[in-house]
Amino acid sequence: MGRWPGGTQERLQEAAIELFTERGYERTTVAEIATRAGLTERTFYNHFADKREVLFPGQDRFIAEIREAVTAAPPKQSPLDAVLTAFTAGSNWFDQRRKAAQRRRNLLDAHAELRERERAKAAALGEAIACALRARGLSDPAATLTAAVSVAAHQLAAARWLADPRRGTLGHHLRAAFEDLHHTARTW
Amino acid sequence: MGRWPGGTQERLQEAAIELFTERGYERTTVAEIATRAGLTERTFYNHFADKREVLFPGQDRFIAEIREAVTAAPPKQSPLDAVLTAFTAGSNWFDQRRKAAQRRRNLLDAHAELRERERAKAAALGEAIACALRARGLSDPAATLTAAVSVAAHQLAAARWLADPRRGTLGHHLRAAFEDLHHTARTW
DNA sequence: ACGTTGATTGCAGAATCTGTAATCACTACT
DNA sequence: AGTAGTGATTACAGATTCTGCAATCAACGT
Repeated sequence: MGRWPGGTQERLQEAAIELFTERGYERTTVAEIATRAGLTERTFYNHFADKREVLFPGQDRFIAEIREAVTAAPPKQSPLDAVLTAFTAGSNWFDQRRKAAQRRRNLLDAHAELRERERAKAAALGEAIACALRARGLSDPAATLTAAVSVAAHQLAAARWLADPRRGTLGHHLRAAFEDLHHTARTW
Repeated sequence: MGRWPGGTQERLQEAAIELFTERGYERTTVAEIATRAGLTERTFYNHFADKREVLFPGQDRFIAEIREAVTAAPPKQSPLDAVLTAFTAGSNWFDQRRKAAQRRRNLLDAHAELRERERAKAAALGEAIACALRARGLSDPAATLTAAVSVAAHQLAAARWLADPRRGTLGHHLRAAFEDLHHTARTW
């Protein structure tokens, strides 16, 4: 570890969220983010592949964890239940960061360029889930379709979780969304 | 119409596909595309919002047509059938462009940056379908979930259509994919 | 002939992102 | 203490993407 004050990535993320909120995403330069964090533009790119990535910290690790959790779920569970338990397993982490998640969502909603990245991440999550489901023995096209609806249900649950005035847990909304999914699927 | 040779966008697209295939997406500059098309870099940006968009011609119109077709489908049809008929309606257009679609797919598969844009387009299609389904009276979350699985089924059908050695029509693969969807949904 | 229209072009410039090498602060070893 | 090694940060140059603005060009109508 160097002598520089730790938490470099966190400071860059914090600075980025502040500036994006103040002036908007396009009107903020990477150099400005770095300066507010007490660093240089080049250092920013040492930590994030591009300007958008600063708003998706730990996303790749999250995807990897979901993949492993789906793979490791009890073999007796149905594919959909395996995904639900995988989602629910780490949902506390989000419950403790509701406010930060809300600010992040406002930024994503305000800038199409950021939503594009979010959608790419969602698609990557779907592919990872499909891969894990196949590892459980599920065959295509069931794996692909199940993964797709799972991601859709997750997004639905996340949206309701953020909009919920009663502050229900993400786990609660996940279970509700998957219940809705079962109900809707019966109409197909 | 100006005096310049027509088909400017088509020429730019053709040049872009050629160069992307020859040298790869990243190693091709917009200036090179424009030069091969007999135009200038600035003209490229008069026709396409950014470098990626050149590979997604008419995508916005396609989405708009699907939205209208879903909205206009017979009210007696189930939501899923409405989407299927909307997809099938214009599928001949793709059947006549199989080879071009194949080259395009190879490019998308080879470059993550392009897949990201494709995923954004798919998400936009899903939102448009969800909107159309709500206009048909379907309520959330059914509209959102149905739209998501529809897009997934469409992608599945498109993938099989391109991989099919027997050259079945896209319409055939669409019906098969939606049939798989019905089957899979029963296991949820 | 003349003005209008729409597409194309030239040019300047900001911003993103990369490659390369140097610098810095700390650690470990002698 | 002194010295080499390590990893993070920095400086700098440069290619590329994308935008704004004004000028040019070729048709078309009157």
